[in-house]
Amino acid sequence: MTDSGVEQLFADDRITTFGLLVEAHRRLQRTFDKSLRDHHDMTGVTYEALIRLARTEGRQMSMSELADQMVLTSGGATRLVDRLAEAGFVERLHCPTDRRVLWVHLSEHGESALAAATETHLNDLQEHFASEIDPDELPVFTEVLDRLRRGCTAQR
Amino acid sequence: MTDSGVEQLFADDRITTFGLLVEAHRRLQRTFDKSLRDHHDMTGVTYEALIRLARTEGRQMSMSELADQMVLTSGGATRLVDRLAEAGFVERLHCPTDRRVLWVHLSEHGESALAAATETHLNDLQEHFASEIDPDELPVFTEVLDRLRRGCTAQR
DNA sequence: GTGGAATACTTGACTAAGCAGAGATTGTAT
DNA sequence: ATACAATCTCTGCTTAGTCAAGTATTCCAC
Repeated sequence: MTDSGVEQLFADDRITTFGLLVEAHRRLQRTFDKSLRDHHDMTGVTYEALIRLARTEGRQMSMSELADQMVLTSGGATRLVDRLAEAGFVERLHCPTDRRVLWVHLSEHGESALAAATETHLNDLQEHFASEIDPDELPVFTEVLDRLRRGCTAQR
Repeated sequence: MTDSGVEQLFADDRITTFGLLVEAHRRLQRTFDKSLRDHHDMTGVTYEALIRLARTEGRQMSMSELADQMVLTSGGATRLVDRLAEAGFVERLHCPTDRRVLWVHLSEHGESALAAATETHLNDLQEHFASEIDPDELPVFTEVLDRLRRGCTAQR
């Protein structure tokens, strides 16, 4: 391959666009993480786990469902839930109909911690995220992300 | 706060949309990571560092510039470059005009490894990323991401 | 030109998460 | 009924990255 060949290869727009996605996500996550740590002694990942539980019917889901939603391995989920349980945010409950399964259930304490953190987080989201997106851009932005998400979920 | 109050708080669309961004990024990164590992013994982070160097004038930048672009702490950058240098992908060069500064310079070996990995990565990008985005959606998608990225870069 | 602040990089100690393999349980085909 | 495969969770080991502190160098105000 010639020199200009590699140049062109490296200059591909698809790489650039994906780079934007990566960088935007990392910077936002870093900003939100710092805020949640400073004000609520909670990481962004903890926050995400809690809100996913809070939004689920019965405020609970299995370990593997949590792992899937959070894009973690089963081992990663085990350790995340260890920390959540240690902090008193969740309890592990045995599933009565399948003894392999553990339900991760959001506790009262977890819910109130989440509510407090959400006040902060919504301010951050407004300031650094929502305010940067025009209302007429939002549908496209959301749909593309959802399509990307589902595309990768399928081929698992 | 009433029960329906927390419900509404937790249901906020801004949380949902940001969740899409997070999940899309994680799933794509996981997919690309696996592919790069399997075929090129290289992580997604390694790939990203190399392509950023390849796209830079002189194929080199300082440690702190790399840290900034990759959204790493200085310590994280030190360790990343340790691994890159270990693999022979880059060399650390002393800056002649400022002795605090080290240039991270893409080696020949790094460039050819990058070229090989890029062939794979572009296929993955096409399959899981680019093909999910309509041409007429692309400008909005790109602009929003870039605005988000710059918004968080500013307030540092 | 000197002293103090700022910048650039590294290091030690720690946290988070992946991988691969193991144990327990359930589903399925015969 | 039994065996084999699949599923669910956990564990030991390893890698990647953070944080805070330390050293070296440069910048700046006087």
